[in-house]
Amino acid sequence: MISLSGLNAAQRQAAETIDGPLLILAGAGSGKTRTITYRIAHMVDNLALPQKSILAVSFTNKAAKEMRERIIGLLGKKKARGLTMATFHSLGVKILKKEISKLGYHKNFSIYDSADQSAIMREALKSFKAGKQFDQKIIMAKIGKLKNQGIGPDDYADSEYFDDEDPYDHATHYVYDYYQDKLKFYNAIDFDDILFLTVKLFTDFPEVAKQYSEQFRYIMIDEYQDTNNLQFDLITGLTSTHNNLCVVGDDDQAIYSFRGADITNILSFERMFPGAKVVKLEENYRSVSSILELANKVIKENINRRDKTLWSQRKSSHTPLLWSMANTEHEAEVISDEISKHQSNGGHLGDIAVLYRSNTQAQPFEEVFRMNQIPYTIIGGQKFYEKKEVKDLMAYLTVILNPKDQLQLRRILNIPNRGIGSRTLEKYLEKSEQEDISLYEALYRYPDLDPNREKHIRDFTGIITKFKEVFDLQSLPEAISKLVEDIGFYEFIDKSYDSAKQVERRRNDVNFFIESAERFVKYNGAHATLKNFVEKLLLQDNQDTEEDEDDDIRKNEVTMMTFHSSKGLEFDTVYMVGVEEESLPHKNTIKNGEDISEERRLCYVGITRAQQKLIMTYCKERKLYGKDTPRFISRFINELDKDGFCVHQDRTTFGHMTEEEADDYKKGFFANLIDGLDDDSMF
DNA sequence: TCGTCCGGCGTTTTT
DNA sequence: CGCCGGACGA
Repeated sequence: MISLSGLNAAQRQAAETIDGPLLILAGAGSGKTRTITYRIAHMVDNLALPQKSILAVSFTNKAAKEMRERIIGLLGKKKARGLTMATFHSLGVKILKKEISKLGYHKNFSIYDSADQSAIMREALKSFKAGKQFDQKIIMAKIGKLKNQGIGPDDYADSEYFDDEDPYDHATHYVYDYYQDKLKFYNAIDFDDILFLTVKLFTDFPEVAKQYSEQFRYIMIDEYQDTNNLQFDLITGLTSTHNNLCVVGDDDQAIYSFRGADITNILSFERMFPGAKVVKLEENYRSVSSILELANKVIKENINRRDKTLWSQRKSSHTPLLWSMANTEHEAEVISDEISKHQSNGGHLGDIAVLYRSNTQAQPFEEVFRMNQIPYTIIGGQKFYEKKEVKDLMAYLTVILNPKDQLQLRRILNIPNRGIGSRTLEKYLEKSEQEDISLYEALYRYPDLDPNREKHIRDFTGIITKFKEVFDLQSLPEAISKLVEDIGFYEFIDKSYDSAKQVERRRNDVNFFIESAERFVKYNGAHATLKNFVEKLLLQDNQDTEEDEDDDIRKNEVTMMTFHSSKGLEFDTVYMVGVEEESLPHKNTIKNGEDISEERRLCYVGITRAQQKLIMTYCKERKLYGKDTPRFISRFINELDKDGFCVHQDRTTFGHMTEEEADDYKKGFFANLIDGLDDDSMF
């Protein structure tokens, strides 16, 4: 029996409402995960609802994993078995693996990321008359939007989004058609297709939707404010036979509209699901009240929102600070000094985060932190599977699985260089078109198309054939190592980069790739097939490929990341840097005359990450693209009546310090200066 | 086939 | 300022 007495009244009400539509409006730090994990535990343990009938969907594998672990903590492993915790995409893939043949694809489809997408669209645009006049990015964005509306290439011309007068729309139509055709021919689907095709499956085959809906009689959706229209349609399909839908989210933290998230999903939940119950979680267990007061004040400027007021029992003497800095180097130095002070007072660096609007802002901090020997870690940036060498190896694995995948095949045809260049490729592409066979089949059947290249072609197809078998017989990491060796991949890396540092980094990427295969095998045993491995990597499902269990205990490192990446996390001390006009709100949002409320929400997300201390900074001048540009405080802070909410201090002078502090600071400052001179005196 | 040079451009990104 | 993609020449 699970006791719900540890929940507050609102949380408890949310956990006990099981039937019918339910919206849990969970403010930042209000114990959302706690509430939903207790809700599930309650359903299983107290109400004896079958595990198999419960589905919880989140956006990230990390969130899904955390939920699973916490439920196991409540129920134990045995009782938690049979619950489905998925991401939208992993759920889609799971369904498509079983059903995709109904849509005319084969079961071993490849999954394409946005780089692959872009490559095919570029090709499509090239083949379009006067394709040069069009910006591929705009077309790609249009297609992305169409997919998110559930509009396929065939429906486009009749849709409200198609303007017959607009040449761009004609180009888009052509590219969309070409693109989707190619994908099918390659037996590939892109990230959007995972949802698009699942929804199509549900629409074209309502009996399939019915079957899944009957299986999952209780559905929970996390971060509901971030769902897009396709995800909404997917949810509708899954609830086609019942309406036991519980969604959890916070409209004030909706920051992904640029990716197609539609905030109206959460704003009009009751209209979409009549009879819905709404529970607000407003007590915050994270931040001291002064920080929450500032957060509330900032977000109340937005008009179209569900009214909420976060409150906290935690009092503190700290008032959020707003510091003005001279420029980006100064900003980094002052913060670095503060962190050094914290460190020498015995403070833990894992308690500190530096948050910014864009990744480029991390650079000056990196430099200064390195110089002052402050350990740090940067979250975000390039994804592991997006690194070139990893993509190359993944392409090999993909082709071994799905030789129809022309894109991946073309990627590796001449990697490492084996004298099969664009001329030869052209010939084979022509051949494959003539005979209506895949590129791989053309290579395999006609190795002597150009007698000069015959050996190279045979070598290549030989590798693929051989490794189909190798991967069957040997373990995943063994087979990959052998592949790396056989194709001379390390030697290829060595000669591809001049700097030893680059070579080492890339070699390490390859090693890490092999290691992740080892871990994958260790965790998945018999399920550790090549296909599952490639799929997991693509879906960023690193839960057992990356080292685990350091989530609750942070390393002794300062964490740096974007406001976006910080959603859901918390830190004792938060530095929000570059709180400036044209950064937050971002200049493109201002320029386009767009609604800036999402930028304000981003500011709100940043503020609500802080538990004890919040310091916001802005620079009077910032170096942008090599030019010094004057900057001003963000309107989000400047527009407020700041008295009592936030203390404005000018860090370019010592005016904010006591005399003693200023003296200490100057001493340190001049000492640094002299150190600097010593270094420079070498010249 | 492959390497070099030039010009354009520059947010955020859970999959 | 620095990266990436396309053009062009060896």
